[in-house]
Amino acid sequence: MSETNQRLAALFQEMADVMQITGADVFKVKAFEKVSRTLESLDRDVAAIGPDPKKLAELEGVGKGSAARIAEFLQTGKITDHEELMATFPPTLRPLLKVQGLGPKTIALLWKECGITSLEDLREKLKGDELCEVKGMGQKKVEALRQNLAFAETAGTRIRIGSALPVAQWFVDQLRKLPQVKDVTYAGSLRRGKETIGDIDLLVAASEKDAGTISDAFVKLGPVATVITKGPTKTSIRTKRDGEDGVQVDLRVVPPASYGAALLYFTGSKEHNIAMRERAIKQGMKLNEYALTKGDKPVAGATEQEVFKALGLAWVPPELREDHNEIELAAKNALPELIKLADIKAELHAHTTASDGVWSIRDLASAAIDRGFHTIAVTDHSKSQHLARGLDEERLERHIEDVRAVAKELKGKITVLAGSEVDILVDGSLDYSNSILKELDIVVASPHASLSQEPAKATKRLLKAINNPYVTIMGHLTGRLVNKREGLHPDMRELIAAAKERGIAMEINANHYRLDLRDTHARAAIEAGVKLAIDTDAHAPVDLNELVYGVLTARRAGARCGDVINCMERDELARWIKSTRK
DNA sequence: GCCGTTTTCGGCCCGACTGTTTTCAGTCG
Repeated sequence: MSETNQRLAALFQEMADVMQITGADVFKVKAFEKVSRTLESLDRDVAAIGPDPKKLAELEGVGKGSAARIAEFLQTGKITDHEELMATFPPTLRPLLKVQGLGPKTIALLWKECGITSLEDLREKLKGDELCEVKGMGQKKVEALRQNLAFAETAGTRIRIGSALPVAQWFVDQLRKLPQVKDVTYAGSLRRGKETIGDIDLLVAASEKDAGTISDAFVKLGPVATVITKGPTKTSIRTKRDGEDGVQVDLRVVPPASYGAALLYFTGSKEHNIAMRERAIKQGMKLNEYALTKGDKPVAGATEQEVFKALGLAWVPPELREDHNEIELAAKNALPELIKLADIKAELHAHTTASDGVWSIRDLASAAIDRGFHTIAVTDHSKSQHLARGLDEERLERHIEDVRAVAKELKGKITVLAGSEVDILVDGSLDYSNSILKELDIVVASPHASLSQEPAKATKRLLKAINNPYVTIMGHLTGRLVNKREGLHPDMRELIAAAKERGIAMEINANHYRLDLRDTHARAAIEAGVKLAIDTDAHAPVDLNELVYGVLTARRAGARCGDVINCMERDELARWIKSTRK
């Protein structure tokens, strides 16, 4: 996301938060939140649109008022409304919204009645019992606040999909063992394949009378640390903290006849759900988590498919449910046939003991054969990666010979390509000369250092790499690490245009710490007609399992098989690689 | 504040759970 988009999105979100607490019209608050979300998911720099209110108002959810505010920001670097709003508001009050159970109404109350203006004030006041005296606050609420405050202060951000998925799968497996459970799955942002997950949503189909038994069994499972809420059909827990990965898990139990409607509802996104409900209303029906109904007559509910069908829509894959344009496409039966894990037939970015991997060329190739791949590229690090034991020219020459030897041995079983993950140096030149790169079958060019470079420099640097005639794939383009490192913020449009011109591919690095390109970048690449590569960057056998996260990200970007070079048949891929060298 | 296949004004998704209430407000997803 561009820095301007990010700053503007933050300003609008801040205004929305403050207005909530000061008691503004809820719909006005929602409108500001919508503008913030639009800016956040925008695939281009809003500054590039310019300070023309007419053009800005074409953005989703942006009307006259917000367009004028964005234009003001683009010209002056500030928004007058924002400054005025903040002038009367303690800046330390907003973080209270992060405390579970504390909403705008209660925060306003604590502020006005008790003079609380920060988390520190709240913590102090919670030491005694005086808050119980405030209207609407009782002993239980105060106790809940004490617990949730402690959690809000230590809890990290959203957890990475690679941490969440195994936990969710474990709970699903346990619940499936219960005889009362007819069906069970995870839903939420995890099912949509988002790179980070706020909480894990589980959905169970069971008869109404068994709901209590299932909830009871759920809260007794080993990893459960705290029960947040527990009703007959809805239960929330937090798991024990394993490092930073204590996570909230919500369980809903619905009758089998409602399973599809509930799955739809709990998969979200919220925006997709709202759009679906609005569509139902327009067709004279009502949609909730129990069913699609006309009057009081149920129309659909047991499966997602029948709900979509009754609304005149094709089934929308969860990864696309972001209220982007998927409902429009589903209405025209024009949704893309998304890539599947089983479509991947080649791994084009992997490391061996030659640099920082833990397995030999042969073991890597065997693992690729076991996966049913027809091609594997050996791409160890280049010389600047000292810590990763990057290969200097001399070692690379010998390494190429080793790869060729294995390739010869395995001929007929798998194609083994001699490649390199060559460093993109700070100025955009590559870590090997072209005369060396020419020797290789495939070249993945990636940035590893100077990852906080300013955007203009980063763009120039990456452009130079793209335009090297021997580069086949641009690897983990921004160098970001999810929840850990921002990485580069280059002008993605410019890079995508250059990659298109060159005819090379851009990588979705499937490692769940990277997922780089991210979904929005990958979508922009596909829309521009640039081919994607989905690779695991495997250093060890277990890393090949990361492929699922890369495929989920590609699906979120709307990728079909034809957009991804790893789906090509052996000969087609070989021809394509050749075509990148002109 | 935003928006339009009933509308340029009058709507804006819908339900579960909790706590402090005597019928509901606040919060969450």
